[in-house]
Amino acid sequence: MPPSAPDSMLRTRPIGVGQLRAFGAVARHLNFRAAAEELALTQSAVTRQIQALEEEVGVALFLRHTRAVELTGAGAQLLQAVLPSLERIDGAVQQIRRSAGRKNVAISTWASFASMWLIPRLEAFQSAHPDIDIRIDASDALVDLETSDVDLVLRYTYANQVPPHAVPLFGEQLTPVASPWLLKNGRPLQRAEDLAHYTLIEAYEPQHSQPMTWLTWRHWLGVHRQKKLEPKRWLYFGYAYQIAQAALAGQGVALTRMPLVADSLASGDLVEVLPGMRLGSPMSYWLIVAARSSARPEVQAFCAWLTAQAALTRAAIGQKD
Amino acid sequence: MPPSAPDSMLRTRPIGVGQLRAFGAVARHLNFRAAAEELALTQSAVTRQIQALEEEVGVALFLRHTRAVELTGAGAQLLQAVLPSLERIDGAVQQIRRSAGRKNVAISTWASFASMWLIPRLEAFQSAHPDIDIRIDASDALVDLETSDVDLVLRYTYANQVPPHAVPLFGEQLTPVASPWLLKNGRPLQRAEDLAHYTLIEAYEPQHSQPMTWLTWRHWLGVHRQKKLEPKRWLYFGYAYQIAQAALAGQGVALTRMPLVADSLASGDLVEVLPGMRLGSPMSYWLIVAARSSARPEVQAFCAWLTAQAALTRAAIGQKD
DNA sequence: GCTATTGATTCTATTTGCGCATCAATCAAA
DNA sequence: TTTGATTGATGCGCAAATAGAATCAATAGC
Repeated sequence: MPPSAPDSMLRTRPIGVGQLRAFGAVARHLNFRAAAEELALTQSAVTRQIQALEEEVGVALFLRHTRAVELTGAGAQLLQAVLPSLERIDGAVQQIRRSAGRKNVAISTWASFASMWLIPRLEAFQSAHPDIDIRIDASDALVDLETSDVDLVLRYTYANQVPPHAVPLFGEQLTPVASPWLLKNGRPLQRAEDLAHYTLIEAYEPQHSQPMTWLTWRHWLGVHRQKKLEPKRWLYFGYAYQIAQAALAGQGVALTRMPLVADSLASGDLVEVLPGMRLGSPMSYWLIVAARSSARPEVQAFCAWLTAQAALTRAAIGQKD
Repeated sequence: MPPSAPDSMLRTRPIGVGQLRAFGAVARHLNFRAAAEELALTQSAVTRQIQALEEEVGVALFLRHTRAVELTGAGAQLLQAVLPSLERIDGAVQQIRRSAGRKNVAISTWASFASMWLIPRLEAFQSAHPDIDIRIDASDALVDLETSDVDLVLRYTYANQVPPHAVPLFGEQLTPVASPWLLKNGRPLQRAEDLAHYTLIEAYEPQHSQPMTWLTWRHWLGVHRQKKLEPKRWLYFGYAYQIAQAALAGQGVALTRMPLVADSLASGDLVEVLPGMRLGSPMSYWLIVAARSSARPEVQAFCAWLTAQAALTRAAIGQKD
């Protein structure tokens, strides 16, 4: 007997997994023998699994006709919960099995940073460490480092809201950029007021709870005494990388975050149109390592590489270390 | 040994029985003894469950420190898949257990029909059959009667696309309606061309793949030789019940489906503004009963009541049986 | 260094799960 | 009608997985 059996309240013993597997197989085949074959068992065993399950649930799950099996309503209801759940668990197990032995690093960040900064640099790390697999979860949801399955998180946050043990990557300045082609074929653009002849591109990022006004053209124009300026046209995008794409395509002048466009500026695909008018931002970029992962050599290697890359970016955009 | 053991390919034996439960409990408590207590087992047993699971997966799931247990990356990964899955399964089982013995009928239909026709009538059925629980899945997605958990489906479809064994409820006519208040205080509305002085309300239902032109004012106006008519204003809504609400509020003249507004017409809350100009529709309303459910008395009772209600609606809107 | 806490281990008893053989029900064809 | 084939249920016995009790090992705190 169990050591402490608090069966005083009706303790619903959890369902056995073997039974669920049998149930899933039978429900899919609607045939006990076929299900048994799939499970590498005998028909007898499957019959008893289903019986036990029905016993525990208290309802018939199948209607057995002489040569046909049919789901009951309860059976259909259970099937809807069981099939995807088992698939998900098996999928997770397989993934763990596959990556067993392989070194790997799982990173959580957000879409724009992944596509504009991280992924373009990743190739170099991959070829330097071909034995390390990298997995990137690019989602805008903040993850909990304790219970999620990522090893490190790249966040974009206020300097005074940084979680403990976070490593700074770089700060942020905002600067207007455009494709050189646009500038060559357009009106002169020497002073802030010249922007009135151009299409201005900016982001609305509704996914953030707090409005981030310093990202807006209106804020930039206000600081540079152009509060009333009306551009030729406004162009809005939901994500930072869409802004950059639009600027690269010559669709207008974008107000961009320097760390994210450092590469395009270095290559000349984009140019700062008013280099003297950069604007600071209260946000900066941070790296946080999960405590459980910080001892693993591959995680350390990746972090070292990442901070080195960050230093390069800082240098490229003129931030001092 | 299993009768046919096709272990030739690497047959990853599915994860074992209590192991997942043990894993979930330990991961939640981060403590083997506490987990054992929750599972009504001894600590010894839990230790072995986890060991067996780690053996099968091939990776350590926990880091055991002297008086602390920590998830590894793989452990966190597995946890993310296991916890919600087990919860979902247990939830389904509990729901089945709860409704065991209770008679119940599960209905799938779409939002507008549920709120405008079904739900207002349901009260009567509930009081006549207090022992029968009704569950309504009001979603616009078509469900598969075989594998879903509903007993009957109410569909709105072309007469020539009706699935076998479907029972007709009623056909459909379209008619302009408005609140009597609006007509009393507005311009006279005797002929189709008088609609030019009113706001016209109609639905755009983008969720349907095929355009349903016969639901539009343009179609109705075309049939009644008013192709060029421009109303005072257009008002669009996404759902049929929003149209009806707007009409009830006196915001304009709505082109509505008679079966859905039969109640409002009967009560006088809405009136047909041009009763002679009803328009037919290629769609009609059908009831389909899941084969597995058709024998249950409560399902039969509900179907009988439903078809009787449909007959009343047919009579109210002047459709012959 | 002592003690309390916690997970791992060993040994034994039990439970569980499975296969085999067979039965019962039913449908199809002779 | 009879006979054979198919399908799920059942009785029985064995083997393996599982649980419990006691004990060991490691370590953090005092």
